[in-house]
Amino acid sequence: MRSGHQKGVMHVRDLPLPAPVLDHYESLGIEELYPPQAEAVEAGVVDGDRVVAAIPTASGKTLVAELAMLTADGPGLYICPLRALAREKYESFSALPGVSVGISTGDYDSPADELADHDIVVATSEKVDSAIRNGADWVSDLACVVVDEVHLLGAEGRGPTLEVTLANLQRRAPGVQIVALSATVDNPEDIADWLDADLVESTWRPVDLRTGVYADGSVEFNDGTDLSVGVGEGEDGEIPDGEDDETEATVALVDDAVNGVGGQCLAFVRSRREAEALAQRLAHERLGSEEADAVADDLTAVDDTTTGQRLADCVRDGVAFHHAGLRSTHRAVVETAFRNRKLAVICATPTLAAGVNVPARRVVVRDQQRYTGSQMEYLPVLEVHQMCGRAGRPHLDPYGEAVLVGDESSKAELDERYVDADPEAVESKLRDRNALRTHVLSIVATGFADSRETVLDVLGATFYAHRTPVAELSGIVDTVITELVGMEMLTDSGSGTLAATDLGAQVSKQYVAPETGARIVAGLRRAVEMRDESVTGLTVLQLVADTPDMQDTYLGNRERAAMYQFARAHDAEFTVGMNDAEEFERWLETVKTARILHEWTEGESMETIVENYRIGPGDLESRVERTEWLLGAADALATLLDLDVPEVGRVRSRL
DNA sequence: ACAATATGGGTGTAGACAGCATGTC
DNA sequence: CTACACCCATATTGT
Repeated sequence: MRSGHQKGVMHVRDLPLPAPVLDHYESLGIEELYPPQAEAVEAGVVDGDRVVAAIPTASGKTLVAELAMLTADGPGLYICPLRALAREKYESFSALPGVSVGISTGDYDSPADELADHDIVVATSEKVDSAIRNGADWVSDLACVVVDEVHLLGAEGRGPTLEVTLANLQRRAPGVQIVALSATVDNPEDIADWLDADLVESTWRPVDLRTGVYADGSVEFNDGTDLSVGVGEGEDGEIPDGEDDETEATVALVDDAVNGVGGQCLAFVRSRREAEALAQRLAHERLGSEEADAVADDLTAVDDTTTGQRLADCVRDGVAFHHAGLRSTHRAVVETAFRNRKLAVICATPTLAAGVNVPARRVVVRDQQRYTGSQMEYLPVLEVHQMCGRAGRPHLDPYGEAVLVGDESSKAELDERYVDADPEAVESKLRDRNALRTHVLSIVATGFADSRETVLDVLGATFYAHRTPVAELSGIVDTVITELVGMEMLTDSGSGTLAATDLGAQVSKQYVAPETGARIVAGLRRAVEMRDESVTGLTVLQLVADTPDMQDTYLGNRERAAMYQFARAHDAEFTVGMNDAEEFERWLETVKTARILHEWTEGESMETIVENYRIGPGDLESRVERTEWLLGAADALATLLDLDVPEVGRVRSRL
């Protein structure tokens, strides 16, 4: 786009920044702006202008964000999609001299009354949405909003939240400077148009990246270079018959990267189990060190789970695995150790592709397809590109290498689909009924609208509306309004005036889905009827487990019979019994979730639960976290409707 | 006779945001 | 409509 008119090199010291900040950058060795950064400055990032920058990760996005917020005439907000990313940015912004930084995420929060006093606030998009719903006034004082990973606008579920939040933010703080940072996508101009911003588009990276497909012992990179890899030239010198080709190719590629050029390597596979299996296979290559031993000790200090133990064992040999079944502390230890070069390899599921910064010399994408219930599907191009984009460590590598593992028959397809292909376009997912139900409720509850017309008017400021006439939403909006009225969350005066009921307002503030709110209310009412002894901890846990805001827990065939027995034995305790369950299988899963949580509140150890129910420590952790949240919402709704179910508070305190 | 290996059926499969009020090192 | 790695039980083959 603008790369044609670079006017030589731009220097940091020429930017309108406070002297201490300039000194700070200088001490970090940041003197000249990278080309995409210079383009962002030319586009007006430091002049309060709106800019959308579609540039690769690690091409200096953080500095662009800092420049925007530091030069803005008032407080800045930095929005990102993950709590771990929020922490990372909070720490790097905090290093800026004379800048006070706050953070607001679900798990970690600066005190709310201080939030207004910070120069920069870092938050997740849901937290910002929540702040708007709860009428936080610091929102309207913002002079600058930086949105990281704005391409997530296209994500199902969370994308609609982001676009509605950005639409509402502009309503609350008219004329704010918006700087949106996107991965390279097919239609960044649509995002820029929507936000009324200038577009900066670049593929420039501080470290070059070459990408290629491995087939039959060699890789052909897209820069014309080749790499041949001796498969099976490991310690034992030969490939045992029947060994999986792709895994052995991956091992050879990893070995070559680590031993050949002294680099670190990331390997992406499709499932948790395969991530662990590959890590164990690679551990035989003995890539460990004394530093790795220390990391392993940190890991075992966290808990006594077998997962932690297996992880530590691999780590002693310099290899880690990484997936969502790991506890967040385990994940963080692995990420930090890798960044500090104490680990040679991480074998990961796609979690790592979109997470915190973990650059490697080489990235090997062993699996490009994923299980989706009954069939295999190719991963989105954007996701594979994000994995590949982790290749190339600034100041360490002359270039990064990304290798997709294929074979003779798949090579052409992989080249065409990923190496030579552009990523998908970002498309709004706001049309989704569940998303709309949540947001229509919050739009009315916040007072942004009081009729179907004004609801549509508010939605007119979304990304969806920029590409599709909002009128096309009116049918779904009508349906959703009817549903919300039926749930007693909205009232329709008849003359077209909509208002949120106390219940609707509370549901919106608690940030649960309307359906979750409705189910909780129905469950609480039932519990009050049940009165006495049959209401137990299990009752309220199953109640919150059986809402769309709790994730499913897989119920294996082997444990189904035992779970059925358990459910039958405790049937009288459930607000929805087994005979009233709409979908029995799903209901039985909620019983499993509740049973696990119940054991947890009864003081059972994580190790035992994780073994008995075949779930990862991270899965337990995240369910406990959600339960705290949902029980909090249940408590608030019980108070509002005067439904006295003491077990809610009792279980809550035991968590 | 008994162990190593082959065959077959069954199973399970990525990820992760949000409220709120105390208590604690 | 489409996979596939792993686990386990049982069948088959080898010495």
